[in-house]
Amino acid sequence: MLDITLIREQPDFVRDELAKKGYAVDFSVFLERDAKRRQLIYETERLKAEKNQTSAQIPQLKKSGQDVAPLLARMKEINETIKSGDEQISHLNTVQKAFLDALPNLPADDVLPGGKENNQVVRSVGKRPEFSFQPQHHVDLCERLGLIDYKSGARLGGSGFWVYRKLGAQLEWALLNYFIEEHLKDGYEMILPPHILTWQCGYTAGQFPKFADDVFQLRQDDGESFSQFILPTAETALVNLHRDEILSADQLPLKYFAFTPCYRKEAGSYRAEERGMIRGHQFNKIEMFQYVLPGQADQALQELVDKASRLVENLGLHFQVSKLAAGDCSASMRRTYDIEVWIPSMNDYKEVSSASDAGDYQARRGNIRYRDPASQKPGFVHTLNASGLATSRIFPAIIEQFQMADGRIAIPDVLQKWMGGIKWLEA
RNA sequence: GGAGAUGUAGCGAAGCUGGCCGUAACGCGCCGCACUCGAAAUGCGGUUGUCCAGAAAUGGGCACGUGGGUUCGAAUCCCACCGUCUCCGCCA
Repeated sequence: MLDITLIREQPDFVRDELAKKGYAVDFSVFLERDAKRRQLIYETERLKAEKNQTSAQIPQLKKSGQDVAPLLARMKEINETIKSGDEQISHLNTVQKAFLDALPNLPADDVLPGGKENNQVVRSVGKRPEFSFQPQHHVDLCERLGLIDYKSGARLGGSGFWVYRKLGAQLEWALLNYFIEEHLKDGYEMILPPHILTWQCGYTAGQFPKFADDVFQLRQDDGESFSQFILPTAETALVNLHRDEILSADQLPLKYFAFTPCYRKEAGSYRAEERGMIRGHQFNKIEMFQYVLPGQADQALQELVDKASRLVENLGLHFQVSKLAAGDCSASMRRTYDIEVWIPSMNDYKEVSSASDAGDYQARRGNIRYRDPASQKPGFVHTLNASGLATSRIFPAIIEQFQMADGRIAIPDVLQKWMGGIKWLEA
């Protein structure tokens, strides 16, 4: 949600900023409607004030035995005008809100306009592994070593699911343990949220109403509407933890992390090169989240990027960090860094973490505020989130980057303590 | 799933035979001041959010879980929904 005052006062600025995201908008109708709406509010509220005054007079006149009939007649008249005014205002509010809800966040000053093609690699860690043999695809390696059972996954959940087995399941759990341990060390509070969330949660996060079709919805008995859905990321839960609250400034920043599977429809997005666990309907992820004062956002984003990077780096994987152009940031976000790990079989880098600053966009939607110590007035907090990390790309990266000529796979040092001390995945 | 209770400020709680009740009794907490060498105790004062108009001072509207209804007038009466609690049933 953008600040309506900003649109009123600098519509051309907002239009130009949104254009950087590839979002074309014309505010002329909106502004006209806004002026009309405020005029109606002004007129209707004046009548309401008269109504309140008159209403207070009636019992007094009655007490002194005077005739209240003329006042009652006037009240009837006022009430009709108020009712009609309120109806018009309510309609305009609905229209205006729908318009505002659809507007994406403005990009930060330092974010380049345009789409993917303008993403910038800002950091590269490690080197692409060079193999003295023909490297195998993670699907083949995982099946040979019995780590992942794709056939059973399809039997159980349909296309786009898999089953972790034996050392595969243990490796997955080791990754999660490793991430959790690191976040606890850094003082983040661990959260295990519900996986089913209410519609309002999706709204606050900025996913609804526009992207409601991307999630698995739980239909009501009428088969039409839905009021709950299965979360596509723990961010959706964490951003709602303090919805409708006024936090005290000295509580901030609040730092959380949550583990949940992420459930996504991914309708129509299958591509041949994404076979394996690159893009499934369910994957495990640990999500970091911060609520901060507006002035703390830059530092917080840097912290999240650094934390996510360190996790990948300490696994020994080759990866890069990209700063996304405005159009590649998701709707709610003003600035995003992606951490992308090298997947040899794809000859490409795939996102394992997306670290984003939402500014006050989500806080406005969720009415999440803090009390400013100086002015004592409430203001909107800023929210930031970053994966830390999603396993479904890290897992294949480990399998592929650390494969040996003899088919064995080296287990990263940091994971070994959760793998019973073994150093190799082998048949 | 069945029965009952309940939802009022940061917390507890009164009001619920409709107008004198919404900044909202009373208590706790918090802030300021006084007393004090300092503190405790005590005393006095303050302490919701949002929207509209206005340069501002200020004036006004709205909000008693949410949404409707009755009424000149609703925290109060009626209806629906949501949350919480207790008991019963079922169940990992």
